[in-house]
Order: sequence, then structure tokens, then C-alpha cells
Amino acid sequence: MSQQQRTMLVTSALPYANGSIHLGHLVEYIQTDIWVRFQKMRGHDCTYVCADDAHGTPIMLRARQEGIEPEALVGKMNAEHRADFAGFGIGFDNYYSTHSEENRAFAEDIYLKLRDGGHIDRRTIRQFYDPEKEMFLPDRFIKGTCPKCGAEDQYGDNCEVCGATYDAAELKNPRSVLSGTAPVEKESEHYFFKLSDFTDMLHGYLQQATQPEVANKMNEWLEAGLQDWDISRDAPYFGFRIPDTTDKFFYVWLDAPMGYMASFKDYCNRKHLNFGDWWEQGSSAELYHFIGKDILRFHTLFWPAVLEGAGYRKPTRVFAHGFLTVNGQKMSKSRGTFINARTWLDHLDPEYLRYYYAAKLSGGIDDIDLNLDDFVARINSDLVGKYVNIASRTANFIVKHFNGELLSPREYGDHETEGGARIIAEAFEQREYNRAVREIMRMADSTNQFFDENEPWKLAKDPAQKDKLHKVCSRILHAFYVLSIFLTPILPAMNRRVARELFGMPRDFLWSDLDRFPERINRFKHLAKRVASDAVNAMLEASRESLAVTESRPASGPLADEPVADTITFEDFSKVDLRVVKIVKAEAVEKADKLLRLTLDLGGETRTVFAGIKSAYAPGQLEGKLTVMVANLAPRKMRFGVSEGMVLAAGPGGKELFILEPHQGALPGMKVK
RNA sequence: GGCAAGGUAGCUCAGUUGGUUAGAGCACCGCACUCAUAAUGCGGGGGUCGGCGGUUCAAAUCCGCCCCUUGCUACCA
Repeated sequence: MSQQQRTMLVTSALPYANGSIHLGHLVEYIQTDIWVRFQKMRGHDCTYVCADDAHGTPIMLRARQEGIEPEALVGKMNAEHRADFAGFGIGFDNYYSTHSEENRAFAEDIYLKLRDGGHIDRRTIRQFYDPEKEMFLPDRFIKGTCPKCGAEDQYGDNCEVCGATYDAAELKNPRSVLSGTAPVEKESEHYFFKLSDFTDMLHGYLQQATQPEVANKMNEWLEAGLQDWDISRDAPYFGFRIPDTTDKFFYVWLDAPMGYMASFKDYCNRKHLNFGDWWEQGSSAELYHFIGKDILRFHTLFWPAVLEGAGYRKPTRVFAHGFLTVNGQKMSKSRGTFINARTWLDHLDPEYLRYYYAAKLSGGIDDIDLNLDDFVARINSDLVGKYVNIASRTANFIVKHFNGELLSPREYGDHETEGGARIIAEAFEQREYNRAVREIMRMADSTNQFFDENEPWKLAKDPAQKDKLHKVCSRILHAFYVLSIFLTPILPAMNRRVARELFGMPRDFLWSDLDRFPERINRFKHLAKRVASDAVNAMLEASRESLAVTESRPASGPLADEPVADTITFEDFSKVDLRVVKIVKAEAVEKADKLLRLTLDLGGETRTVFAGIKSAYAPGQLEGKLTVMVANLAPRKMRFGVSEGMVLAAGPGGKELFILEPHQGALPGMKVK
């Protein structure tokens, strides 16, 4: 199996330094790590780097809250992340931070090259500003009433109740999350990267560098026309200052992907390598990014355009994966399925998670499900019952009757591994680990069949059959040896023990070890124990508890979904003019599947209001009834006409929506106060 | 509503360019075995391959329409 040695640099996305690593993150790191270990085993020069994404407003504010410097917070999280990753056997060659001098140098270098190349624009935009804290507010730090559905306490970019997206400027009663004061709009000069300069290049790039389904999706953005990208943020901000400015900082996406370069640069410095051999245009090294599908735009549009504009090479391929669900649903804190890496490590073997993910992962972007019952069954059956059991049931015969010595394939008859090895190597290369695992388990099955057919336990009792016993068991242990090599990228720790303790090798397995077979074994030592479902339950319980400490909110019910909003003053309330109205007409809107057009009598004046209540009310049910509306809400143009107010209703949505109705005697036009 | 990805045994999933009675693992029911930190082998039950049409000698696989799930997005002011 001679082949060209490849030079590869591989990355996983940078985890944000604001939170702990959880099982969702680990899908990506485990996927990447398996691939990297496979490439290394094949003898390629493969380097795996990552870093913490350490900048941004949330970090700055959290540090403030904890009363420490951002640097201290970032350092603490870096140590925690490293420990978690190490626990799962993620073998980074370097793990760094975007808060580093190398990263500053790359951000500035790239920015200046883009600027000098004419790809940076400056213009003034209006943005919310917190006068008390004296800072501009990102969308996530403004809350207010959703302009679409009226839900309170919604973020400045989208509404979690109705799912609407909007500009922070559209929020009603906006207020700063930091100080509670009303933010003011203020002008500020921002820097923009002219992404559209690279449209043609990206068109071709997407085809060759991404999975087909990803290219299709991203082409939608190209067709819609690429917008300029705001790459600056105003002080105060935890990040790098833009050169030649006093109060402008790079937005996180102009320093996060540079973190890949910075981490590798740090590695080069320590290993005395020439950074440019990997990153200069025309480099023959391969560059791969593993990412989640949520950050596709940044990695397949923004990042290649930036690299192109700054004169660097572009990634060879960008591999996106799907999200993790647990027991078929999104990870949930109240169900205990929002599981941190550390919680798993406290209760379960990390390699079992690696195996389970591998058994599920394909090369596509489908979500994968961690079904915990299936997990227990799968580990116990595949790993313990099939794979480990092969060695466990065979090794004793060799040690006891033959002093550990194995016959060679020539002595017991040929050992065919070529075909299977090719299939499995191909599957690893294509990141179709599920296929590799299926094939490996198929081979484990046939090995167990072979064992049972030959009944070595009977041979062992008959001295005349000693030679056959030796042949059968040698062959089986060689099959185990082959399976172990195949499983090494997935189960590195277990197979380090197999290589060294059982087969007495001085190092871990390499793929080329398939070309020769060991001549002896040592006594078998226990390798893996079954998963008890108790341990899984304990982990879920611990997850629930660890989160309960940080959040003392009710676990379920309306109050949990939508906590009571911040206190407002009476003046705030009195701004809202609520009136009793009579619904004189209610009709379905053609082509609208959620809206009803209501004609409301306000006691002399009539208003047209669109309400998203079609899922709960038939038009006829409403006509003639009284209800309450917000009468002084700014009119809003919608697709089907202008809505002149809003009717009040409660409930989560769907069939559960309940219009408010006043008691007997109320008349249209009366003010609610 | 638009776009995308899915809908195959109770569960988790395979099914390459359409081709014999649709597969695996787990679970379940028998049987066998005892070497193995209960682990294995054999056999069995179980599916109208989301639904309805169409193309074809032949469709889970191709085409059309519809239903459901998930993700983005849009109209739930």
C-alpha cells in the first residue's frame, strides 16, 4: 500500500470562551479527531490545530460581572476547554487562543491587505447606544417587545416566541440589557468588507470545496447578491483595535478564523516550520476545516473571500456536519439532556461516545441523534460483546497452551484483509465512519462465527487436536489485531493498550501494521466493561442538577418559557393605549396561512388589523365579539396590507391562542387602564 | 408560503448507476454452546419501503401531486 505522503492542516471550529464544552460541540471534535488520527496512521504529515475564540462583547461583560479581567476569564476557560478535550482524547497538535499576538498580527495584516486592495468601505450607520454604560449595544444586548407578535422581553435580532427576525430599531420599548435604560440611537462610522467583489470566485469555489448540498444552499446567497460585511465594532470591546483608528475594533469574524492561522503559526514557531509553506498561495499543502452547518456562511463565503483578497491560499475543502439531538429532541436543560463534556466524563467512558458518534456519522450534514437506550445497547453489543470478546475468549488458549506464541498466516492458511482494509480506509477518508463501523462489525461477526464453528474449547481438551487449536486461535487473534488497527482512529486509548499490552508493541498501531502479523501475545487483560443504564441515568440527573444550580427558574410551564419581564414604570405602561373594540368582521386572508384580517369597531373609528390567530380561530367564531386592542401601535405594512394595531391574545401559539374578552357591559372605545 | 434535508421492521440505521422472495444491529421468541468480567452461534416472528398516480418487462430506487418531521426564510403588529 505505497502511496504519496500528503501534507495536511486540519482545524475544528473555535469554541467560544464564554461557555463549557458540551456533547453537541464534541460531535465536531470527535469527527475531526478520528479523521486526523486516521491520516496520521496512514503516514501522512497531518497537523490538527484549534483555539478558543476569546473576543467579543459577551466575554467582556461576563468578566466584568465576575469582577476579573477578560484575560483572566479567557485563560480560565482555555484551561477548562483543554482539559475537557483531553478527556475525550482529542489530539490537537496545538490549542491556542484568538487573544494572542500572532492573531493580532494576522488580523491586522489581512485587514491592511484588504484595505490596500480596495475591498474595505467606510460608512456611517445608526446604532443603539447605552448612555449609562457608554457603549454601543449588539443586538443580543437589546431587549424589547417583539414588533411582530408583541411578545415581551425579546432580543434585538429575532423573537423567540414568533420566530420573526427584524432590526433592533424596530423593537418596541427597547432597553439595554446591561443597564435597563432606554438606548438611544447614535451614529457611528463602521468598516465594511466588500464581499461582493468575490462573487465570481466564490461561485466556482463552492463547487469544488464543499459538499453538494452545501454548495446548493450557499448559492442561494450568491444569487440573492452578497451584502457588504460589517467588520468593525465600537469601543469598549474586548478584541483587537483596527489599525489607524482610536476606537474601532475588529468584529469577531475578522479575528476568529485568523485563529486557525495564529494557532498554526504558534505551532510553527515551536517546531521551527515555515508557516508560508502551508498558507501561501499555491501551497501544495492541503487545508481542511471541519465546521457545523450553522457557520457555513462564514467559512464558505466570507473566509475564502478574505483569504483571496489578502493573498493567501484558500481551504482545500470545508466539511460541514449536522447538529446533535439527544433522544430525538434538541438538547434540553429541563430534560437533563443538555450534557456538558465534564458531566459525561464524570459518569461514562469517553471512548464510548467516540464509538457511538462514529457509528452514526456520515459525510453529510444530517443531524445525528444520541439515543441513550440505543447507546447502551450498541456499546454493550458491539464493543464488549463482539469486538473485545474476541480477544477475551481466545487469548487464554494461546497463552496457556502455546506460551503466547502465534502461528503465521502461512502456517494456518492465508489471511485475507486487503479487500476489507480498502473499503474501511475509503470510508474513513470520506468521513463515512458509519460505513467503516458497519464493515468492521461485520468482520467481527464473522470472526465470532469462525470461533464457534471450530469450537476451540473442545479442541483444547483433546491433545490430538492441539495443532488445529493453535491454527484456529492464531487466526482469530490476527483477525482481532486487524480489527484493532481499524478501530484505532475511533478508540485510540483502548487500542493503545491492545497494541502495547496484548501484542507487546513498542508504539501505537499504524495502518501499515496490516502488512505484518504479530508472532506472540501477552496475557489478556480486561479491556472494556459494559455500560450500566444506571450510569446513564446518573449522568442525566447530574446534568439536571448542575444546571439547576445556575438557573433557579421553573422547569416548565409558561413562566419557564417566558419569564416575567423587567419591571417598568407606570409612565411606561401608560404609553400603551388599550381599547375595547368590537370585531365586526373577521375573514381569512387569501394565500396567508396564519393570518386573519379583522375589522375592528373602536366606537366610531374602524381599524383593520392582521392577527396571526388563524390556527386557533375560525373567522365566524369571532364576529360580533368584544376584545382588547393596542390602539396607538404604529401601523405596520405587511404583505397583505397595513395592520393598524394589534389585538391581545395569550398562549404559546398554534391551537393554543386565546383572545382576551372583556366582561359584560364593556363598550367599544373604552380605554383599558 | 418559499427553499433545503429527511420519512425503510418496536428502536438506531444500510440499501451504489431501477432487476431474483427488501437488509443489518439492537429488542422479542425458541434452540445450541460454555472458551469469554453472561459474552457467542443457529433459527423464528415482525415492514402495503409516508400516501396516491405515472414511466418501465421490472421501482424503496426515476417522474408528478399530496401528507408528516426538521432547519433556514417569510405573513402569526
